[in-house]
Amino acid sequence: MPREKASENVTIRLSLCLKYLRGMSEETRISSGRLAELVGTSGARVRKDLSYFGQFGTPRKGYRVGRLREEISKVLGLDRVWPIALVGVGKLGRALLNNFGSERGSFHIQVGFDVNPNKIGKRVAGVKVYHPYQMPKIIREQKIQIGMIAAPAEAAQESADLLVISGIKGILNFSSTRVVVPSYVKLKNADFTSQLEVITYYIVNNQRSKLAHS
Amino acid sequence: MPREKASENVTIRLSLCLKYLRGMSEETRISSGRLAELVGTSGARVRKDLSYFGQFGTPRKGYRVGRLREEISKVLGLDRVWPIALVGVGKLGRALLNNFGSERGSFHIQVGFDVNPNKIGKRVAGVKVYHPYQMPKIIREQKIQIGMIAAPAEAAQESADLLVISGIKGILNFSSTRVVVPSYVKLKNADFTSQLEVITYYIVNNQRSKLAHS
DNA sequence: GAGTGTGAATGTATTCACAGCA
DNA sequence: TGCTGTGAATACATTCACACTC
Repeated sequence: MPREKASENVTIRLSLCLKYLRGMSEETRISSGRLAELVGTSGARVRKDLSYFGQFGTPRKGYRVGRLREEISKVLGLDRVWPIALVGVGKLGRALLNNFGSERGSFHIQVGFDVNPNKIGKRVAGVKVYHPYQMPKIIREQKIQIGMIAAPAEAAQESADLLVISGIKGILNFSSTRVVVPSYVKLKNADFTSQLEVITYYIVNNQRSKLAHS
Repeated sequence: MPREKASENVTIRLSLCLKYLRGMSEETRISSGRLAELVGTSGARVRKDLSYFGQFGTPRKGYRVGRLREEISKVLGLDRVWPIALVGVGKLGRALLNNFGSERGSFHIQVGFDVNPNKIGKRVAGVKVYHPYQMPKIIREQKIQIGMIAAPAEAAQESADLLVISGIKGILNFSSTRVVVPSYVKLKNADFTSQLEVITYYIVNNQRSKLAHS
């Protein structure tokens, strides 16, 4: 439970720390400085990020890798498997199924939804595809809390609305349109074009980014 | 040319403004407040964002949509087509080809690279696939400035290195690993898992995001 | 002595509020 | 009067620096 509220940036850095910690042996110890080096930030920043959630280190010795891994996992909610609902099983949807279809890691696409009658009732990459009107029922039954929108732009808002009324808590939106959701739903946009536009801006204005990482 | 340096956030908001402006008729005028409403920010923020790059509005009347569209396009470098090199033509790569294979919008995947001998020399979604060792030659010849990494994690750093020595200026990295590049190359990470981890954090700590958008 | 945990200082981004203009 | 453009004020994020612990 955070003492002060931690920003999204904190989350992103911790998630990255975790990624590096996973590649180390349980028993090792690591200092904030060393970890920071891997992640591409400062030791102070790492210590402060962690301090929002507790005191996990021991002076002089650093952090125990195993412990730290556990604690960060708990903070980010990665100490469990999250079933996901995928809306839109086209080319992109299939690529996502490829990534998250099997249950490795904390995320697992559990059902797909698509309006295409050729897909409904079938399995794609092992995942059953339903018509969107079944969303509320299925999502509730299977206690799914996260949705991914991989539908075409025209259908994005509609997909989001359906996910919301199904009781979803978070949405990762891959469509090229922004969608609006109530503030109790956490929304992240993963639109590729927007990300490219940031890159072209930097190229055109040949600014260098402050950090080589990120 | 920015008077002060504008941050990445500015870029992202302008890119979003542009998206909405595209759906309006050239001749219309729009106020910062109205535009802000669509984008999900404040009028003051929009005005300040624009002010980094010039004075495009007229008091009392607002901004001319056509003009504003042009100016933002120029700032973001979207007044041209950017050829892109895709490294890794697997499932994800194909999904990206589907998005950026044809030349609509400002981005167009021009060549693909893959180590799979079955793919080399063939065309996937109309785009020719080469062995990575040909990268420097081809990227230089075709004056490509942006690369996308859709290779598996193990090959991500190697892919980045090759792109860098080929003279690329910006990289969008879809692999699940961070890569390190020199500071004169603009790097954006689009790793799906990281984005999901931010969502789970919010769900677990049921914080609500400040804005419904983003 | 080496490395954590954290208040205080600095730096950056957003918001406020108003002068100036048509 | 309505809306832009922008300095000044505020809020937020990062960095610094040091007291504290093993």
